[in-house]
Amino acid sequence: MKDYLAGQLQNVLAAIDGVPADFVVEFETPANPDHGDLSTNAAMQLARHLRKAPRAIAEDIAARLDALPLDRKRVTSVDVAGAGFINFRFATTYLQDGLAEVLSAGSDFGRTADGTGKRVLVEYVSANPTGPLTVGHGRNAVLGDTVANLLEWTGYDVTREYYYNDAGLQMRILGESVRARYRALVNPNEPTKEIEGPSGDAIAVPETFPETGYLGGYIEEIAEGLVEKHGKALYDTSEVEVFKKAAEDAIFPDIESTLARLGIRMDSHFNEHTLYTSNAIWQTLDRLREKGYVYEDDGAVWFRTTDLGKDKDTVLVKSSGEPTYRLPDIAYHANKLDRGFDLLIDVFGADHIATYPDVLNGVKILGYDESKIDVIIYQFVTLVRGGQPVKMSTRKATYVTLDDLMDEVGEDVTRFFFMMRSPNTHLEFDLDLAKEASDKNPVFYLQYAHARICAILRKAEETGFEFSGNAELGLLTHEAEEALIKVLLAFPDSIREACTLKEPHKLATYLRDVAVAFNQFYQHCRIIGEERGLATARMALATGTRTVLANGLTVLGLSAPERM
RNA sequence: GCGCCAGUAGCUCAGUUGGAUUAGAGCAACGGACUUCUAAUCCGUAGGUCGCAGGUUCGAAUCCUGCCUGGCGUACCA
Repeated sequence: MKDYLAGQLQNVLAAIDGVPADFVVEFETPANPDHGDLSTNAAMQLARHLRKAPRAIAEDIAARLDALPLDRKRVTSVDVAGAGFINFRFATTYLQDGLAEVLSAGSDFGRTADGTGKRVLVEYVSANPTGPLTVGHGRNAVLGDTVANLLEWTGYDVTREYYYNDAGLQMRILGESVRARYRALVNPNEPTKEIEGPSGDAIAVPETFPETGYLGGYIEEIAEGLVEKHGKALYDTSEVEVFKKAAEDAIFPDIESTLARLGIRMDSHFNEHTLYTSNAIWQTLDRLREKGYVYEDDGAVWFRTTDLGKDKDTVLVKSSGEPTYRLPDIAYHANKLDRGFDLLIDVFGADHIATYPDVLNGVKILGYDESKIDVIIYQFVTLVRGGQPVKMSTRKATYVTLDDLMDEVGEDVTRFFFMMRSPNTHLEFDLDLAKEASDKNPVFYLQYAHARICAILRKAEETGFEFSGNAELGLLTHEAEEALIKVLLAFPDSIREACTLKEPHKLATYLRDVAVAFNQFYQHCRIIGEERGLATARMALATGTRTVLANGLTVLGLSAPERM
């Protein structure tokens, strides 16, 4: 509809002197339904160029549109209102045709072709295997996965990638933590020492335990596994590798199964380590050096980020010879672009806000188009229990794992809560609210509407009404029926908007509107008991609503239950 | 100090990228609606100086400037 009206408006505007050639007509759906179904402020935008009152321009345009004339099967009225808005009202035949399209498209309704032929890589989760996924990772995982879904629905060829590093400092500390626990297990007389515990208190650990070691119970479980397998044979092993490997082998499958519970499956895993074995890291550094952005000082290698608008230069390689994570990050993004993706999406927590520009600058200097990289930054999650925030740290084991959370509130609720808010606001995850399987919990509202429609259709069929696909949709003239159809027809645009903005919560908000419109319709319009034609038409409308809800829930990664 | 995000009803948040005499939902509060397809629903009442102060224009919760408050960052940690 927008396309049709935009075309007609362009025709009209072309005949008016003084309209800039590159003028783009914008439409919006008025908040107040009295103002029509679609509206444009073109006249106001043009007032400056034409040096005329917006209202007069609007009158002129409206008259010319009427004279075309517009297709009465699509648009029933064109009005000028307010300061110069031009409002359009859809014809009922247009709505009926639209509903027919919803029904014929079925489980594909909502898909668009915007991204056809383009490959996009979405990188998310990317937690190093140092422990189970926590609530903190949950928002990242769900945001990334939902954006990936949105991209698929808008036609992109999507690859989901998990980037991790099993070679760095944290993994070494992890391995040392396991070794210390192992030594204590096989030697009852292993000496102990005290380090700072989760709440600042002193706790006893084996003497070889790292000062900043990992305190989670899973470390001991891994150590127990090593005892079963090797007995005491590893007691004097100074190499940390075997312990690290054991930890990784134990932790990664857990991470995968946690993600699987959330409905997340990665297409590929990228190990940072391969950037070292392929020498990509040092090649990247050389290329940056050739461009003149690298210098050495104090034994370290620096990235001249002050030339790029930052107030400090950045270390790329420490004086120990080890790169900081920035250098592999730049090499990794270059690698992704080398793989031929048209678009890269990164999902980062707010703590990366200051560092990702270095990566963008790095790939730009290397000669890549950094506008192909889109970074989603989300603010942190506060878990609230009993009105109190819960502080978390993986290392200190004062975390709530994603599995714990799902055990407590369920997978659908977990997923929904992580994406129901705008990524750039702090997310307050209220456990007490999430746990309630009641009307307080917004995810149930959507699922209930879907289950309710299924129940109605089941019942209607049992009662002898049949909906084969041929309904006389012209009978749907009730205000609540038309309002519902209008909402349904907005679904593809809603997906599109959520996708381009990378803000999945917009779709969640939209689906609530669908459920509201349906419940209002249902309040006024019955199906069973109505005359056969009308009942069949309403079954068609209910079916279309079920389609939109089911498709929407699918995009969000939620189940669409048939009974509740 | 500097950078980024946020500040909207008692609470949690939307607000269509500057639009329409009246800023919206949910929860919480109060009052209504089931002999009829799922009441996990619907309808109504009450609740606001859109953090504060200026500015930009036909028009500002939205853009600009300056303050205030909270979060995150500002590492040869990831």
